[in-house]
Amino acid sequence: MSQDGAGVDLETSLGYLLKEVSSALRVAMEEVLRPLGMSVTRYSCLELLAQRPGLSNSELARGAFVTRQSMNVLLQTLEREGYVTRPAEAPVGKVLPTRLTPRGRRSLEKATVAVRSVEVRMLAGLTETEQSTAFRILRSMVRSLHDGNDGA
Amino acid sequence: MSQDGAGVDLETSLGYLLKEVSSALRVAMEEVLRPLGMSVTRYSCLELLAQRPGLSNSELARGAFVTRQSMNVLLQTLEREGYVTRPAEAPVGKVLPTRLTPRGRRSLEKATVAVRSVEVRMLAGLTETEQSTAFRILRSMVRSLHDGNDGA
DNA sequence: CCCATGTCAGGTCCACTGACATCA
DNA sequence: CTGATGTCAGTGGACCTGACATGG
Repeated sequence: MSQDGAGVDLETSLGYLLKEVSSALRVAMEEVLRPLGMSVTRYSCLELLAQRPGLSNSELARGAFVTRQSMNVLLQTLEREGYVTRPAEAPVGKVLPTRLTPRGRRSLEKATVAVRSVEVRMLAGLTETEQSTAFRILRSMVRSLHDGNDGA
Repeated sequence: MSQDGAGVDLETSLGYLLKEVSSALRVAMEEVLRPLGMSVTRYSCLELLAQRPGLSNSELARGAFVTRQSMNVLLQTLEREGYVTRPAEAPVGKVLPTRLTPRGRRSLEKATVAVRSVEVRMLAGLTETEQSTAFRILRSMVRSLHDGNDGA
């Protein structure tokens, strides 16, 4: 596996490195969120609702990168525990706009502090310019990957 | 979200974008690997073994970013199905060096083609310079995240 | 009619935690 | 004794598939 057409060369593969980064980020996030009784997906859901109140189940699912079935289960838990509210009847169509309760907002605030500390740590050692560059490059990757998913 | 101290601003968060990229990458990888009866972790394991024959269970786990328990289950499956071999007795200590069988090698070859196509697609639209920059920045992120895990 | 949505159900896969024994 | 390892057992989260009703 040194002279033949061996595969991807993990040491220099951006895909492999990307997996490493996301693994490290996920571990770090779980580490700080666990003491708060929160998972990454749960946090993502609350954060989405804070920034865009009234999102529907399907919209939340897309925003948190899970299926709408998984998000539905999570929303039922959050609703039962009093972190979010949804109207009993859909004001229009079938979409049930979800909103944070004060309790959900308080819970989110603590989590946000924890998550922000992880992000700050991750970006330590990177200049503003580097961060902008990273943002642009990662956006390009997302676009390219999605183009192939359904387009081609 | 505009006047209060709301959290992370998902639209501009590198952490969120990172999750989006890794989600898209994972989906794209699974999409091309599924027809080959292979998962991402399974592929990672085989690729690691191809490049560094004789890795132990724990080393493979670290390389594939899963726990050694998860890797152990996977290795037992791969061994039962004839893709890898491990000595019945540890030549030294408890470490069981694992190696690909010819069958494992053949299986990996097909998967490598598929995975490479995904990577090529992901990097379409990026210059060599941008790819190098991305590599350096992502490496920095990994380092920073790990520093905090056990260091601080 | 077609498509997206909300919801429920069953089954499966995967990775994690916990625990224990072994060995350097 | 500490640390790393291999392994077994149980748990949980997220997935998929399928289904059905509702609404744009």
